Amino acid sequence: MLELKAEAARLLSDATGKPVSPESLGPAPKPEMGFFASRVAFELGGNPAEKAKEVAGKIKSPLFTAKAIGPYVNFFPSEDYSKQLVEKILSEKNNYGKGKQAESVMVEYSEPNTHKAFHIGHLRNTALGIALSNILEHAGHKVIRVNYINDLGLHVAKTLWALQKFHAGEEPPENKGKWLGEIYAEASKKLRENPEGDKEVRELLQKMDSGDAEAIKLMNETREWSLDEFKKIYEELGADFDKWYYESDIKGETKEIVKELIGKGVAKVDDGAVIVDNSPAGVNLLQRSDGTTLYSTSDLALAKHKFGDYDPDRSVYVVGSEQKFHFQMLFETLKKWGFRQGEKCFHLAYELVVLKSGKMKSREGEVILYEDFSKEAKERALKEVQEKNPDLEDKEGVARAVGIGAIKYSMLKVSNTKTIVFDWEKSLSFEGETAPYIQYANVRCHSILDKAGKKGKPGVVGAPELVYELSRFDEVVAEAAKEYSPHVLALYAYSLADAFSGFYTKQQVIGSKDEAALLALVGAASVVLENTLRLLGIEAPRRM
RNA sequence: GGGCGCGUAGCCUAGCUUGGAUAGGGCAUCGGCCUUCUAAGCCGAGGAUCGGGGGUUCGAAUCCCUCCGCGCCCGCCA
Repeated sequence: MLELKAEAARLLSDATGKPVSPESLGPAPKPEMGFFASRVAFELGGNPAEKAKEVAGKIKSPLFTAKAIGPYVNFFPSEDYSKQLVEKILSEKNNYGKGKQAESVMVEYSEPNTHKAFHIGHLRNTALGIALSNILEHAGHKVIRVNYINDLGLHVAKTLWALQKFHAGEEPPENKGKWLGEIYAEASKKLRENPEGDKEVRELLQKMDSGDAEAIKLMNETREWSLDEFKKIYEELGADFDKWYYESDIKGETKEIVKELIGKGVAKVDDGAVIVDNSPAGVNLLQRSDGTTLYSTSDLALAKHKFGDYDPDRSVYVVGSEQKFHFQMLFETLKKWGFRQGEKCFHLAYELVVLKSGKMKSREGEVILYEDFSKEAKERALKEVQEKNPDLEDKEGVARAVGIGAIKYSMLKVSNTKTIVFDWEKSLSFEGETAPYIQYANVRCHSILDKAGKKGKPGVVGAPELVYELSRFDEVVAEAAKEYSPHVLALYAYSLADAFSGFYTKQQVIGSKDEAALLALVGAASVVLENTLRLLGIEAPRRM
């Protein structure tokens, strides 16, 4: 589609003498009215309908024909477009729709804290990060995926305090990471009820800071529990990282960085604390008046490492929107510090996942844990699979694909500026605008292809809605990458599946007179459905 | 006080960057469709003061102003 639009924009510019951009070409109300349309006739003065006719008359291209419909100039792909498109899809397969962007882009995402619960908020983050990375890659970029783990600080001390005080000698349950999250909530509760514990927590924190052997040993051991849990979750979610950064590895450098920034005149001492004055936007606090550094300082150290290790052209941070101010300050400071990437940092800010009762609070234990959510999703999916397809092999595997797909998609389909109010039933629905609907469309493709038992041959076919959706995949990927908006691709996946479902019910493939061409079309549909799901990080089972 | 985001049918949501074709979807409700490739599906019906008001424009969900409601943020939390 990008190719068609580029050509159309060029010809429209020539025909009207006005610059017409490919982006200005919007969709027609339906594919039967053309694959896209220009509104340029409105800008030419005089009667738009007559102008549209005039302009359309001047457009000649082997790729499409232009036709005025009212004041619009609509573009209809050439007679054999469907054949060429299907050929292209079938030959390019996984690479179909691949873009020509060529920067290296670092994407930092997920970022859970050790010793705390991994909840559905982290799921939104992780699902976004996976999809965004894949989309950027398909747009042509080289993508470096990194995770940053906060394994230091007060939350760790609190958890270890409660672990020693209330659970000494206990045999940890199987999921030790989850257990730590529960103990963290317990610690917070106990400390609220009984503030004297604060002193002991601070002592422990002090020990951890000063390198007390026993404290460090406990810290490291329990840290692994959380990391083991995260790794299991990442395996299930298909999250991949080229590099894991840990706060414990970089915290030691923060004081040096503060000194360096003061030396360079970027930071200054103010009220005993160290700040970077980013007026008028605000102030970036780097060091408390007691000499300790903050997480914002660690983020500077982290950036130095990331840029040093990979020298990316751009750096994307997938982090909740409540940290917008923090990232604005971080990016300003990085620029002043002299990193070329400072200009090319982007905070992909997404709104939170909240409960009907309000914000989730790890401290209160008021969270939906990823583990519980995913377990419920897989169980419901398994029940569904058993009901609908009792003879299916590997029901567990299919149930996992369907269940995990459903919960990821429920997070991916909404724009990141929207708060998600968590609802079990909605996020675990398998009907309508959901991952299973999309997966099911692909399963139907395979069902036809398997049954036919032979390869199709690309040919001219009807099915304008399906051909339209297949053709605009490249455009959608480019758009999603440009805007850092995975939901654009998620919604496209639904449109494509919807178009296929419509085709499927209307058009018998096997035994029809156009069988070969239709089989090829179905094969192409499956390729694009699978590409889309793959980029979203959702599995595409062949049967379900 | 300042800044950011959100407000579209009973519920959820797309569209807002770049103003234009009857404001798209989904859930729920009601009515149809399995002797042809999997009904996790398809077709149809009802349901929308696009938060309120004002403005710009031939034309506003979209741009500007203003007000209201909700959420988040604004140097010693992360």
